[in-house]
Amino acid sequence: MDKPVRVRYAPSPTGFPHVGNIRTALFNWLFARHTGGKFIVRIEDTDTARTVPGSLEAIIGSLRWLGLDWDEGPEVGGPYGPYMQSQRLPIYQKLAEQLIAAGFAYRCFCTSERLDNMRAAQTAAKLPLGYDRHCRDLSTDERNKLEASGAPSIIRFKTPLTGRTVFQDMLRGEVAFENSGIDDYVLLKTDGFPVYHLANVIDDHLMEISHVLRAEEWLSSTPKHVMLYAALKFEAPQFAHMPLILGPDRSKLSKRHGAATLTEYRDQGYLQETMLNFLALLGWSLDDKNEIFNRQQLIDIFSLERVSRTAGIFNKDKLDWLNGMYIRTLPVEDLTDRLLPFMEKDLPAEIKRPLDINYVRQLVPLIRERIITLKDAAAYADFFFLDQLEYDSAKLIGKKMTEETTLKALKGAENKLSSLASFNTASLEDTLRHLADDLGIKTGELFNPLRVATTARDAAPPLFETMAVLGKERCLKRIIAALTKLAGN
RNA sequence: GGCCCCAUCGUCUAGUGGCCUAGGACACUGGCCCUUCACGCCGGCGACUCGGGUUCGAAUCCCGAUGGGGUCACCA
Repeated sequence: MDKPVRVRYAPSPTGFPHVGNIRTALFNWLFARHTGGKFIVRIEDTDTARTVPGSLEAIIGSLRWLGLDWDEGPEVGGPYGPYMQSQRLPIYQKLAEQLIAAGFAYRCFCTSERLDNMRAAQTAAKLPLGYDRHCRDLSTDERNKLEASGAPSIIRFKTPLTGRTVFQDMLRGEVAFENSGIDDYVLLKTDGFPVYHLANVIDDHLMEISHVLRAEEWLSSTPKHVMLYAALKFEAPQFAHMPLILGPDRSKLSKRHGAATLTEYRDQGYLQETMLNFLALLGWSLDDKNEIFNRQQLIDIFSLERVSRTAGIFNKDKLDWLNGMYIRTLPVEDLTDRLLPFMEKDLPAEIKRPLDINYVRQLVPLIRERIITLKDAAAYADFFFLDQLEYDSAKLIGKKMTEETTLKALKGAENKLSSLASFNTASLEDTLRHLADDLGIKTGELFNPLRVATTARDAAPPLFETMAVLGKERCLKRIIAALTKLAGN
């Protein structure tokens, strides 16, 4: 009874895809993989004026980064191609003509100037906006004359003036629109390119798409599509309109909400696993206790029935938390490999490249629970690499300490450590705890100045581990530098 | 403004008539752990938009209001 599942992601290369866009791609992909159906990518490049260079690459790159593989589409081909609408123009043109012949569409010769004036008048009179159907009832004579004159024309759909158009939405149930509220919308432009509605309906049919899963912003144009399917004698697919993703101001997420594109998140150091998991949770949930899912789990458990109907705000705090979660669970080797390119790029220029991967691997366990993105690492771990640490000498002197006692503490540490044979976490802890005892100060009063001396900061990874990674030579050099700084006061 | 969709903590959500004095997560916050920061652990704050029905019983069903969003291009 049911046709095989074939779903599509049909972006247009008019901008870099933002998270909402990719979320819809993800839901399509999950639905296909869950049901054993096909996932098709089709590029809707019918708006030549708005095409943004590089956006097609960004779309493809985003899908690949997330691991959303497609069965048919650009780069992989398929039996229903071409998958670029700009390469399918004759198909749309032929069917548009066919619609005219069958009485479902008509040629319109109105100039954009006339349309602008018409809209201005409608706005001024507070009338509903829409085409006044000037060319709908042209006499055969008038029409022939205009056609003969070679005046540019477009093709419009002849929307029924009465009646209602009803369809089922898988998430929302029955949705109905009065035809009287629907415009004689454009099917084919002057330049011979189709408008979305025409190309989309034709291709979904020719590519045998079974389910149209798209964002809610399309809900109100669905009756146009339903009428088109009927006029073309095509069977309509099933529709399901996904909830919108809103920016913090509650409006539809867009460029003006800041870093909204997927590539930006990648460049900011969010993990692919994080984004996949997070995007899945944007408008879908399993239950009240599970929310960490890997790719295979998502495929196994995804279902359209559990997609929400309510638009939701993109929760950046939660994204950060999730990314931290994934970073903490990544094996050290894996995390190191992912961190390396970010550190190579972001660490201060004076640090020698390439970085020593073994050294980085040692420090990764020390920073992994302190960073929330891969990009954080460079700023957090720079002291592991720097030759000269920059900090205010006053920072060395702790709350209850004086310059004198601090000097004594650092001097004592230098003494003990220079004669320390094995320089590891355990020996350092043992030595330094005893030193604090001997000096008659609290451990913290010794450790804090040491931390500043060796890391230049007062919030750093655990001291002994850090010093062990830095190594004896570097630590002593830094303690001496701190001593010099204090003496110079 | 017309049309359409939606409505549970600040945010994301669980909940499909009794399991709900409404559960979880993020954020916020108190504490513990502790050499700092972070992680982790324990606790707290915090919501069914309102008004009518239906029902023995409503967050759950119906109606209305209100609120929010989307859409009204030779853009998708």
